[in-house]
Amino acid sequence: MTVRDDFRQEVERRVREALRSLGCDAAFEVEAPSTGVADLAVPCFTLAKELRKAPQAIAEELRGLVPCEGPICAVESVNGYLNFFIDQDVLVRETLKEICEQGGDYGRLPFKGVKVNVEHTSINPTGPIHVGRARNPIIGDTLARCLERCGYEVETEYYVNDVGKQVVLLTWGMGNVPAGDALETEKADHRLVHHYRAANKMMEEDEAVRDEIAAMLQRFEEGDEEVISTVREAVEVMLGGLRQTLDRINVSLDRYTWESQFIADGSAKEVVERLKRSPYCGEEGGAHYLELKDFGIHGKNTRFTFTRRDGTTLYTTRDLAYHLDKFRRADRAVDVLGEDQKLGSQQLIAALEILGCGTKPEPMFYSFVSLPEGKMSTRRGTVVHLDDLVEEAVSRAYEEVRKRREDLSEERMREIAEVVGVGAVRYNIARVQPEKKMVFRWEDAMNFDGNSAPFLQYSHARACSILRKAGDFAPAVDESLLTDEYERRLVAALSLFPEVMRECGENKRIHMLPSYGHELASAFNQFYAAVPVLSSGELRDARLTLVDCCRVVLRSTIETLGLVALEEM
RNA sequence: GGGCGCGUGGCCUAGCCAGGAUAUGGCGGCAGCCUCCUAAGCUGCAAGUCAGGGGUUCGAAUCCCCUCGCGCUCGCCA
Repeated sequence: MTVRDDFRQEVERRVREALRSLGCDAAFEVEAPSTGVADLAVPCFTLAKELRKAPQAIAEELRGLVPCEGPICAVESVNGYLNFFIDQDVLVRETLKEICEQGGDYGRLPFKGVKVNVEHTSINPTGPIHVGRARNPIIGDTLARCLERCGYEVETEYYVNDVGKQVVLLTWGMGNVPAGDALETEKADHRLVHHYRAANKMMEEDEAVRDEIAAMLQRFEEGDEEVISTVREAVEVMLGGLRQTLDRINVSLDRYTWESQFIADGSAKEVVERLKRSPYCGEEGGAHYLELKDFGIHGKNTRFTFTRRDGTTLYTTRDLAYHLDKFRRADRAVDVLGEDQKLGSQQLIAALEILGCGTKPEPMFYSFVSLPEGKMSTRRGTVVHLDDLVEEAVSRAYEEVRKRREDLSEERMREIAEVVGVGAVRYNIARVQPEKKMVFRWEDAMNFDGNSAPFLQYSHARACSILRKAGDFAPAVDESLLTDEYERRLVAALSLFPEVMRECGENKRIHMLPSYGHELASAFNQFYAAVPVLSSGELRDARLTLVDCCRVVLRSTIETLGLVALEEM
């Protein structure tokens, strides 16, 4: 329970009591005014009917009935609103005390004992990750970090597609097409995509190749172990390249689950058998489908086909087996998916219901990234690879560091540039709501000013710098020594952290975190510019304590975003 | 055509789920600030039909309906 929670409860209790004394039991809202005219407010308009009085009069009357006690230091009546102000001394004292005691655990919720599986990335292993798909690992990884801070036991997972025509084609290409202009030194994913593209082209142009691939696919479907393991090996190599990219942006998955597993262990077939017994099942020419028009699926085709004519399973059938498997391992399953998966996900959920699965996956969709000139297209070669974006961001960050820090060693400058460049890229993706479409622009993607990762990292480095110069000091929480308006505003920002964290994790709204980080860093930078710390005499220890608390919360914010909190930059 | 999502100053974006007071920030623009803890910073100014229309309500960026624009989707592909 934070000071702010306590304050809100107190406001609710006092208003309820005041209303009761007027013989009114009506419900009321407690809201945080957007304009900052108060810390909390109760609009009295809804009470007007019940009390048969003007809202203004009600607010006036309630004001006289609510005592200023505990965390409530003032109550005002303005335009039909009952405005409440939190006692600044209490806020400063309790917030800083909590941060000093809990350190990096400030804002962390107690362990819930609930397992959440977060499936993210799951990119088809046929080529390097491009910036459109990059939303997936960044959203997924950030969400996982938020959930973890909210007390969940989190496992992240990549569902590897090693089944089907695309990966067969890749495998065929690796065995039958020369690498062409691919360099041995290239990352595996960039090297292998040459084979994939060449194989694609050959298949389109050459009927013999088409037949060869069809035969290979046929053998795969029949469970030919040699083909299956060759494909798996090819995908492993590709995946190695993808993992390097993910590592670089500080994303690591706890688990990789292979799609072929659900064919091999018979669980996909079992799903087929169970679905065939469902009353929603139909058949056409040997292919089986579910009729899902009773499950909220609209459109001209409400059929969801789960076997081919020859009885083999389809992607979504395997995905069903996969989700049943996930629910054996976790209490909740979050799927981070591109918006093109919306219908598929809906069908999946309906089919799981038909299978009697009591828990539903929680899909989280993100919209696609386009280029100013239109859609990204592998075919037209207009994709921007995440590797290139990161490389470019890091090299720009390096120029920035070199410009201002001639004193640092080359190695240190490289380290800082890496962390700043990667951070900028992650931040600029994490800061926008997943469902909003993004247009990729280099200058936005690598933004280092204002609402950006470097802004947060810089504030953190500044705090560290002050603390470094201060040396040893006696930490002291003394609200009577922190009365400057910049100090108070900074503490107010710090006190918001727990509820922001809750919002990010519990409601899966991770884009609130960058926005909060900017608010906190901004409050710190304003404080930094206006309030001296090291030369502040008897206020020094109190201010150093505040700076240290700020350092702690900035760091938690930065790290929950999957970025690195630098001590200098 | 049906379904789903999005539309907020020149550009990007918060607020929408749980309607409430003068709509949040950033970029860019203009004008200032380093004899003081890192100027990747700070201060100020200009800039808005919250896509358009209707409805519900004491009150709508927020809820409902219609229209327009954009994206995704409607495979025995994955």
